[in-house]
Amino acid sequence: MTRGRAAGPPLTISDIHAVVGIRLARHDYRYTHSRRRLVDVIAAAGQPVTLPDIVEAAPELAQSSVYRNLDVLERSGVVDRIASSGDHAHFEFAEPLLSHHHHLICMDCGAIEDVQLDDDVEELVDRSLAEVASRAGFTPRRHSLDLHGSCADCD
Amino acid sequence: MTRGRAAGPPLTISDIHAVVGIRLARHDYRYTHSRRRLVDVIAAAGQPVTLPDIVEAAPELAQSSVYRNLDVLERSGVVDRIASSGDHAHFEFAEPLLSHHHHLICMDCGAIEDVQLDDDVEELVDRSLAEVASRAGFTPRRHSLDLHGSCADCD
DNA sequence: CTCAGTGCAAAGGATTTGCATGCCG
DNA sequence: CGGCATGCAAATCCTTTGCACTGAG
Repeated sequence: MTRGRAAGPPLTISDIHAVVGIRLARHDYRYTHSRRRLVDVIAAAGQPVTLPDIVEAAPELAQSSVYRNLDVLERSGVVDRIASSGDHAHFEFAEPLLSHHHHLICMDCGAIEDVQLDDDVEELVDRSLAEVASRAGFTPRRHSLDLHGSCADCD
Repeated sequence: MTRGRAAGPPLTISDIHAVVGIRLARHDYRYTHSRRRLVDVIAAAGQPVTLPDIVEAAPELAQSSVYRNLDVLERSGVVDRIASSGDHAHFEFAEPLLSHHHHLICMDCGAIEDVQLDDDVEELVDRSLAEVASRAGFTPRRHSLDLHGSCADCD
């Protein structure tokens, strides 16, 4: 399993638009104004965002179109949906737009923060998971490793 | 962070009821007939269950009461809710009623299977997570490590 | 021109809640 | 007895969808 984008200088917003454009085209989707705007908002946030976050940052975007375009972006491999129990789902760029990372999920306020682990930990986890997966006849696609607890604000 | 219940003989249904009773009492909840029945169903399943699974196995339980009681059991630390993107949430016993484990989540059919990892992997992961958590002022409660992919049936 | 994309409003579906009744302690 | 627990139905809330219109290629 790959480690996503190698650590290095963060992608510029132009880089991001370029990659997104390619991925959308590959799936026969157009890179429209609304979709660019949506990508801008996600990039500006720098952390996983919810739908309310997005429409607050860009009120000119219709809620239904945002949901539809998040779906398009997800199908195109541009964003990942992070399922949170209960309220709104969170969305963030998928690898390799974002390097491989994990989440600190606050059980009180629902905030989600990105964190990275050492490569040797990731490798060990991947090997371990690959082993149990093959034992179960399961084809691994990606793993998620989240820490649930209380964030600095809620503690 | 603890590893949950040490590996060993599985708890009997009586053990489970005893533990659940204690935990409910500790939170000033009663261990009623409906709640026992609900615990029986979860125990019998042996894998994470959804609300439809539960009411199918025990049609005499009212859907709303099952939701309410799952909430009570969750607050009491008896069950964990596993958020799956999209459809129904899955529920299973929390530690230490179930030993520490992780999930193989099928992205096609939504099925969730429990798996265990080697202790040395768990320890390394815990240490790593504890480190990034403290760096972020985050108080860890528990971690989840899930593998997303295609199960044997859907592949 | 043509078809994907958009906006609005309404539908869908999982989960929650109000309220009257039942049952545990 | 007194209050928590239950059942039914209606309400909520996030998300999806139908449909007519707009805009990109």
